Amino acid sequence: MDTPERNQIGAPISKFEDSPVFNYINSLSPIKPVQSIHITHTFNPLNFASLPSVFTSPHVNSHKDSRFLKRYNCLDPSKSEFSSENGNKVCTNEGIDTDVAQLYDNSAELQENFDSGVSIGESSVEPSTEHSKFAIELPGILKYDCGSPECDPTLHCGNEAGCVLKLSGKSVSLIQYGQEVTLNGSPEGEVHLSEMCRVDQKKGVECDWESLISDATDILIFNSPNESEAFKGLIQKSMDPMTRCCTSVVSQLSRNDIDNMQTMQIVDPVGSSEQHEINDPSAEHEESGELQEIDQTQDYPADTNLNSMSSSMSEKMDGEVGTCIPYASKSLSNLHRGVRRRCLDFNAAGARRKNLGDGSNCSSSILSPLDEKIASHDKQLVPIKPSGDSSRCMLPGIGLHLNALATTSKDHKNVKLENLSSGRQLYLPSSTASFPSPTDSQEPLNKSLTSASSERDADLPESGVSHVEDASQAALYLISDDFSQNSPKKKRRRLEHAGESESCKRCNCKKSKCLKLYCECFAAGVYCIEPCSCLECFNKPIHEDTVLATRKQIESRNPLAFAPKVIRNSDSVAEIGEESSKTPASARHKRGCNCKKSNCLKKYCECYQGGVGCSIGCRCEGCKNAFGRKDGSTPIGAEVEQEEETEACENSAVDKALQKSEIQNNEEQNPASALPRTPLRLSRPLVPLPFSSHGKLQRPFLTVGSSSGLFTSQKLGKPNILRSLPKFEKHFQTTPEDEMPEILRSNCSPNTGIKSASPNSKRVSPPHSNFGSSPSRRSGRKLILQSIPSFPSLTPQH
DNA sequence: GAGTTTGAAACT
DNA sequence: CAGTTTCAAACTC
Repeated sequence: MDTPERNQIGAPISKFEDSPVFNYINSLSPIKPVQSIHITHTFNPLNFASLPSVFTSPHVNSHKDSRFLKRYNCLDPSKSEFSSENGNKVCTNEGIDTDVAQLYDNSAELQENFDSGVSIGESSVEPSTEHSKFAIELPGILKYDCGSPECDPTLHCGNEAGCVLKLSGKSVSLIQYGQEVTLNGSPEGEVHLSEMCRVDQKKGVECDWESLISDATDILIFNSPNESEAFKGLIQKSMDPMTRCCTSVVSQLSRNDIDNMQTMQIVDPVGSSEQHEINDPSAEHEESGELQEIDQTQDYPADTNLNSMSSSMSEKMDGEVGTCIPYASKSLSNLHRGVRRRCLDFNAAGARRKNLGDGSNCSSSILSPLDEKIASHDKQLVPIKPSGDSSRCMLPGIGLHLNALATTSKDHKNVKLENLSSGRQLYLPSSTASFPSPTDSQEPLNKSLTSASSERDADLPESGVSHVEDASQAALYLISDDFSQNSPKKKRRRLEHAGESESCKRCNCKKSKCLKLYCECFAAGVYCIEPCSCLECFNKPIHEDTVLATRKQIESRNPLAFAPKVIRNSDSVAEIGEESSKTPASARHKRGCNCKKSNCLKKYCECYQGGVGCSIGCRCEGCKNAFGRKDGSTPIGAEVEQEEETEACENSAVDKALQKSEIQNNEEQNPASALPRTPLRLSRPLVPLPFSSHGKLQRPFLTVGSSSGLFTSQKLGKPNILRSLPKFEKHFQTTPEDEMPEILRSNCSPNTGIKSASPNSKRVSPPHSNFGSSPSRRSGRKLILQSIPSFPSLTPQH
């Protein structure tokens, strides 16, 4: 993992130590700073190097490896120890290597020390990959100074690439996996980035720790404006100087709408990009005034799929926790700062809020042994559908599961909104998103900010926001449901939806051992947890090796196997103008359905289940998909009709599904994997699982094969493809965290070329002109997505 | 909760 | 690539 290169990258620490801030911190923290050691940085040169490799080689493996390394580094015990021991760690960090998470931790520690009133658990401190994943790009394109120590600590915003933060000559960039970012509302993140850059410039000063930290903190902390606000409140409460600094910074950011930024991408000169996942501290429970928990990011092994990414996306909900655990949990476990959540349970969340403490929900997520310890402490609800979610954890679902993540991401987002409105703050996986998404994060888990291109940035922000909103809304629905609805059925439905979202999948496998795609958990890239009724389950952290091996095997067969199933079209620019009218649904199923008897009106239909209309790619018979028929006859109206028809609950479910689908789509978009669509999203969901998604959501997609394939295609043909296939591009961009990363990485290899389709020959649903999304709802998103396509630049994603 | 239906995933 | 089998979710009762 560690390569000499890494060290090279690392900037000298001495400056940091000398800085007044550093000294101050030292004085504050009981823990004495340990000298900077070569820290396995979140950003390893190696990783960067890997990226190029990715481009070069079509193999996902390479990509995976690189990714794995990155995460591994993040998780690297040495690091973790370091951080734990020394709050100042951040200061000492080698330039690029510095983890935002560490910074965050430091700040958190400080807060804890000074402000007893505010309890900030490590969990809270832990970076949530989904929400705030930052990738550092050191592309030559970028202005980025290679971090000479002397370099001014200013952020440089590359047009295409993103912004690079320089600290003491070191550039610390937080960049989400492109996928993840996209899933989670990357758009916002991008915007924030730009703003952040501005802020830094204003400061224009030598990079100070404070500024750096504050910036990092902000970035980490805030996925959404809401979050930022919550965070502010927390900070304000604390008397700690550090906090103050952060607060000031935050205020600035907020003014600039920077709060939304979730991720920053840094492009490394080499062209390789790495991603850091950071758990955002949740500002939840403003009421209590406590920072409850920070969702942990999901790290997927290189192998992890977008879905897993999205699923991995962690989100915060009122301090409650439904957790989704990505397969990468082991590596993450090392970090253990945050608790991973296998899934988000909205119900659980609601229960917790209610203080009911239902265990039924995903609350008991499977955690890696290490994580489990923490898990008890905080459980997050990770709505992963989605993958979509996702939000992702993505919600951006992101993913995660990428598929699931993608959907979840939306939900998560929604939750946030509700919380905010209610005064509570929920952290949803930007999933992606989920995304999880999840982002999921989600969803979500989760949109990929990967694209460094300015276009993307511009677009993404919007899209990201929209996602966030959607997710938040969904979450709100969920929550409200919890409160308002008591009937078991409704709960069940809610749970189901949430589960669909990715993060909280529950399976009932009897023969597959949860090692086949039959298993929703496995397919979503999450471990099975208590709520699962599976028998002889091997989809557990204990069997991680087996799980990973199986995943690889499946991916080898079908690179897109773990990619989000639903990809959103609406985004594509072209779509808006052209296709929107044509295609009923905003998103489309990756492969299309093959329904014979259900008329695509039941959840047997994956398209319907994903809340998307059928497309040309579908082989269904007698399609009556309410979200859009294969022939395109029932576009927008269909959705509305369904919603109206369905019961309130169902309606909410449908909306959720739609949102999820949207999220997923976003996540997926990034994933490029599905070219057609292609999570998480990772991602779906990093980026949420996991963009992600993303990925469920779908996070950041780790699936090497799939993602790579899709991805590659994009890369190769990015410009062309984008134009020709706007939808796909969008998907890629927005892909859940999980998906995006993997895809990007894997795909990055130019060689891969455009793989269009799924290896399996399954249709990866290429974007059909028909796909046009329903205009009414998604227009905004579409716009955002459109921008995404442009950004397919090599950098972030690949 | 048990049984049926359905279509994706897996297999040949 | 097509056909068949396996599987588990979705659905029904």
